[in-house]
Amino acid sequence: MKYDFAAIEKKWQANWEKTKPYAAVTGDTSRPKFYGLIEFPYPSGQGLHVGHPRPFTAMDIVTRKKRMEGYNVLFPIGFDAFGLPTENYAIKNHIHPAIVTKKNIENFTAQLKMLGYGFDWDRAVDTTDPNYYKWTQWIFLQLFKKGLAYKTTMPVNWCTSCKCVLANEEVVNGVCERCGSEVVRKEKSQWMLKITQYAQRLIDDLDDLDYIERVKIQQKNWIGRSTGAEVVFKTTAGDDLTVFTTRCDTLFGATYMVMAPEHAYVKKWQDQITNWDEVAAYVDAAAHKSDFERSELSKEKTGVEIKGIRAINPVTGKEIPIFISDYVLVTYGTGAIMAVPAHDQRDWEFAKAFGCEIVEVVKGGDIEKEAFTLKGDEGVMVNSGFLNGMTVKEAIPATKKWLAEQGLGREKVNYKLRDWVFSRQRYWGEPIPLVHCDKCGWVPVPEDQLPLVLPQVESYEPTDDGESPLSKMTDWVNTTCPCCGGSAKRETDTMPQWAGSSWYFLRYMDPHNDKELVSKAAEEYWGPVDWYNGGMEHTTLHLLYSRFWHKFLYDIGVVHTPEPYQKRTSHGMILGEGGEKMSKSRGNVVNPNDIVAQYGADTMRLHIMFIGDFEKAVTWSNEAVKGSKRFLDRCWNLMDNAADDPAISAKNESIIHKTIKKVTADIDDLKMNTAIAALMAMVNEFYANGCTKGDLEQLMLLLSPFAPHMVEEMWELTGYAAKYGKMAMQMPWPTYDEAKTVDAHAEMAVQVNGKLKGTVVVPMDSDQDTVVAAAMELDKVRKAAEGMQVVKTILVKNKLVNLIVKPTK
RNA sequence: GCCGGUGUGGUGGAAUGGUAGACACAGGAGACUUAAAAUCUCCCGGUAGCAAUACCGUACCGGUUCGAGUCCGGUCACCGGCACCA
Repeated sequence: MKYDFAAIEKKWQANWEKTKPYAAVTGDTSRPKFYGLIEFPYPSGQGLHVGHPRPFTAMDIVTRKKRMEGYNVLFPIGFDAFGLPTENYAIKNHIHPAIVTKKNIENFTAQLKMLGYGFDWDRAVDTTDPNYYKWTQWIFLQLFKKGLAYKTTMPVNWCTSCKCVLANEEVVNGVCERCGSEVVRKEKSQWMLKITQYAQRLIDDLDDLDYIERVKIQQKNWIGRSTGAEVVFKTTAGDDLTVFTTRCDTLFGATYMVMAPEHAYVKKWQDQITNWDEVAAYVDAAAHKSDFERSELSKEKTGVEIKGIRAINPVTGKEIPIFISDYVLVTYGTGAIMAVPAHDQRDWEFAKAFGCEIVEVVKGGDIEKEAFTLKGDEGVMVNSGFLNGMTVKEAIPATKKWLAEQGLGREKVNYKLRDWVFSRQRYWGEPIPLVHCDKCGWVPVPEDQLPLVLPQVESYEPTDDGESPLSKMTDWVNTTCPCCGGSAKRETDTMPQWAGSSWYFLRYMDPHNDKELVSKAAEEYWGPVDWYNGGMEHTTLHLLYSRFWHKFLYDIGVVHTPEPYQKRTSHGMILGEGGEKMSKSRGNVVNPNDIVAQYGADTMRLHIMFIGDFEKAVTWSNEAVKGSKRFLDRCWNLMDNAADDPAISAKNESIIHKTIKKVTADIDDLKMNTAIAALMAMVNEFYANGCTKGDLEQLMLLLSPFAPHMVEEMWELTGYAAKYGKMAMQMPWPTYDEAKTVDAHAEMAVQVNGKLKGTVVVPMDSDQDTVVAAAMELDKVRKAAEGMQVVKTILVKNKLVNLIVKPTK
């Protein structure tokens, strides 16, 4: 009988649709729970990309195995459907984004079902569903009420094409991450979320999590904690100028100061600055540059000295000049620095350009050539008064102590992380549920009025002044203040796409609850997510944002753990033929539909797992898919040849137990490629040795998570479905007997002086004498040892013997 | 520049410090077939050799070790992330 994958897959998908074997049971305490999560897709118009099935299939395999191991598994799916591509498509084609979204979700759903994933479809969520975003809005209101959401005017990244404010994270190399257009700076009033208040906890709590190391490192780098000191400099203007430095030991070398052009003192000191015109011109020029232009490293340092005002170095007592320059960022530290040109390369370059004094305070470099930036403890302090002779390592605390005693500074920790720009001037997002009243200020929409539904508009285009399309809907905008009843206006900005995805994993636990975001019982049962797999591209954005929201929900008692995800793994990208990123323009995009049509979903699943190391990027090859199909055919064809014996055959017992062990361990490590290789090797043995139905039973169980459709059909055809009254996927996961994974004999390598001379087969656990005796039987060994004496023998049990020989004297 | 990662046959890739190249793809030979496809069996890193065999071989240079793809030091190349963060 031929393996008719199309008919088989159709049959079993219909069966699962009806019998719901993947339904998670909230509150079942008879079994341990397991919550496996994949990043829910953005339902784009292009449909599923070949990149999607990689993480989905891997987690599907993990959760299928967990079910067979007796876990109550939650493996949900949903759609992260707000966002720009849909909105842009809607604008272009004059279709409402909700209709586009509905169509795309239907398409994605069909494709995901086609691949046979064991999702609990009854729990599917859609971030654009008012019943869902009601709770996104609710969380925002709680943040607002706790003072973690605030509105501020700030220079923002402005995409000239999308006409939209972008988060720092959405700007890549100075252009918009989505559309590639130029990003410039623009002053705008924005809603912000105080993620910085959680910076330290976001670092500290990583310690107890089972995240792959590179994710932890990348998150820590992104948060960018650095320890240093704030130092107060007196100025002739009367105001103290405070700076942040990690190198307070170099204070004696601070020969000038620099403020960011946006520093508040620039304006404040206007009357005392004698070259105001020059200063104002520089400030104005800086304001118009995009962040990208400002941060181009290759460019020369620019700046202007603020004449008429000087600062006083607190340790030397010397008056030093103050400059403004755009190499100092207003958003980090205090927006001003003390410049130590001898020991900071940027300061050195600036000092060379502006003729500032360069004073060496740490011995060891050649400050004529470049700054000596050593941070270790070898450097010795010079020209530094009471610090002279100390190492850098000693000088830092000594300086801090001195500053504290003098009241001129204190230890300080700074983070690179900035607050999260939370508003978007777009239509297709969650409305921000706030109302502005002239009397009461910003007032939350009462919670019983949530969801604040996104109104229908005529046009989705942002207005020319960059306001949201909602701002044109005066009927909607004009409302009454929930507080005083007076006239008021609604906030017209919407939330960024990151909002809905920051908490979706909680909604899966209790998706139809219309009273709460998630019930206490459901959250306590399912939380936290046991294993979350996703792309490295979400490490610093989505992952950090959702950890922040979860910590906040923990603080207000909505969830019972401080962290949302216990374990995080990450998959590599799938590259097109030729090793290039898949893209429409390159024409190397692979559509999973085509592969499924030609080879079937089980082959697609198997192949995408077999293709290479899950964590690394791999190149897709249409040619190689055949190998995976061939393997499934070989498994299928075993049904014709298997001896009608329900027992595991003696010939195959050892390989079966070894394979169970290997596949069990490999799935837990996401080493699907070697798990499949082991299954292939076992099937090759079955062909060589012949096999029984008992052997085949074990193969079917092991293969079930990888190729669920084919296995259920085989399970039925071989009579096991009738025998056990269960599908293969509902059977217990096979177990192995350690003793049976061990062979009676070992093939050992024989080396002479470390060179391989051959192999010998000896009984398992043979002692040295036995192995050496067997080794000496080999011609090549005898030849190599001729006229030699064995001075040392190294024996690695069951693996290798190495004879160290020397010429006999 | 900083942080992470990677470098192995024609190709994708395997190898707790212990037989490098498992498992596949492509290629070659054979069986079956009128034929092709499919299937089954065997071969398949390089050089020399009829062969047995010998030597070389995991980016490059060096080290540790009885033994290194694996550990250590240095170099080069590529990929990802961050980037004037004081």
